[in-house]
Amino acid sequence: MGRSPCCDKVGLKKGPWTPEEDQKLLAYIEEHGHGSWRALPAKAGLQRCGKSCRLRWTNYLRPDIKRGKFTLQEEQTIIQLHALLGNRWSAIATHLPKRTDNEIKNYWNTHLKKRLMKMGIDPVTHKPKNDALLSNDGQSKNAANLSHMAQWESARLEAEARLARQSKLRSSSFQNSITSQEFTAPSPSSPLSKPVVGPVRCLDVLKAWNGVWTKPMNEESIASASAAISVTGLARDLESPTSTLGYFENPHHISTSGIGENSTVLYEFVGNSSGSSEGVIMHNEESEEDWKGFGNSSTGHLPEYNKVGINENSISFTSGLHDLTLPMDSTWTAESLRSNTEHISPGNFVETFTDLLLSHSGDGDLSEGGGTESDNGGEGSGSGNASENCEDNKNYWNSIFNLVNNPSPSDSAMF
DNA sequence: AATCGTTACAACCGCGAGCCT
DNA sequence: CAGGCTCGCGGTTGTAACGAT
Repeated sequence: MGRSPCCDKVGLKKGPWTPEEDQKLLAYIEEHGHGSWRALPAKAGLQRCGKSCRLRWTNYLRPDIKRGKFTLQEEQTIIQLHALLGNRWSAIATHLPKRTDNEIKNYWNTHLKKRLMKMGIDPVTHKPKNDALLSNDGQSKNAANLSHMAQWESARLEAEARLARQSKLRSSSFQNSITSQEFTAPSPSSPLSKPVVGPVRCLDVLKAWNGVWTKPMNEESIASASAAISVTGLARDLESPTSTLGYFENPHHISTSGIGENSTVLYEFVGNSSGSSEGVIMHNEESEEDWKGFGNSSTGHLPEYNKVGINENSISFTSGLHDLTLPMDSTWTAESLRSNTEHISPGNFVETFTDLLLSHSGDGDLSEGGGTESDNGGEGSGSGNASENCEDNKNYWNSIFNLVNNPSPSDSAMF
């Protein structure tokens, strides 16, 4: 609602921080935590507004910030996440440990964006610029679906952030009991203050994108009364957000259990042990409110995959926009997924998603150096225009990642 | 050495969401 | 429920550092 006066107040200093100011701010937060940012400057003896103090702390003084050059892997992650999430720097930052959203934003604007533009790629759409001339064919549909995926992931991140805040609130009393010398005093919503318990989590779509199919599906798990499925193939035990190596070794299985200590978004099958189930609800382990809120997210038009049906022979995902039916084989293999999604319209979200997954199932060198341009031979070679469009799409993304990963002398001329 | 242009990054600004009273 | 307050986010600006001429 109303805006705070903040820096409008006269007599408050602006501009670069001096070492003395930094020291004051550090000393105060070390001892008391930041508490109310608005009240902090007066207490700390600073002639700054609270907002300025918060920014200085979160973007510069916080001890858990990694500074310096971005690694190739970080760059790749930023590009991929930006393709999925757009300018949602805070969301991107949650997947880059010890990097601030501001730093990532700056790095994007000064480095990565320019690189993409020099490569003839629109940094906004992540598509070749001349691609804009294409009509409403499969590619544009794929792009739309990609955006769709992004919206899903965005919504999930929002829910995670909310969950983190709630967890933070719940644990605040516990934290207060900890010695005041503890040098954390994090902002409740600062990326690094989020409950990073255990391995840093990877963006689900990103993982899946890189070919993460983690766990064979079996009837037992499906038929269980409360089986939960992570639609995006979430792998909870991944060490690094961008560590995809190794998952390519087993690229042909879809994850059926996204349940982990930090998992937040689950599809829960409320069926009986016979395996028959209808009207399965989307379920969030925290509360359904988060899901309900998705429809009101900033993007405003999230899909509603609100039905998952199961019977003995198949499992189906249904939304207002997309439908997918998969056989209830012992496993969902790349082959079965492909064959069972071919009948779906080219604009189908899941097909695109699957295609992306499958397209990388054989070239697991995307995330690490040494990769070669994938020709997606063998089972990846589909037929028809839709397949060609998908192929172009894959090649485009591969080219981005390979260029970023392998800035060979010839490539570097483009940068 | 001086000037100008470019780059990189810290910091600011304004908006909107959510919380509190 | 309404309105005020706080905070976080994303866009933008300011400026120091660097490089080219």
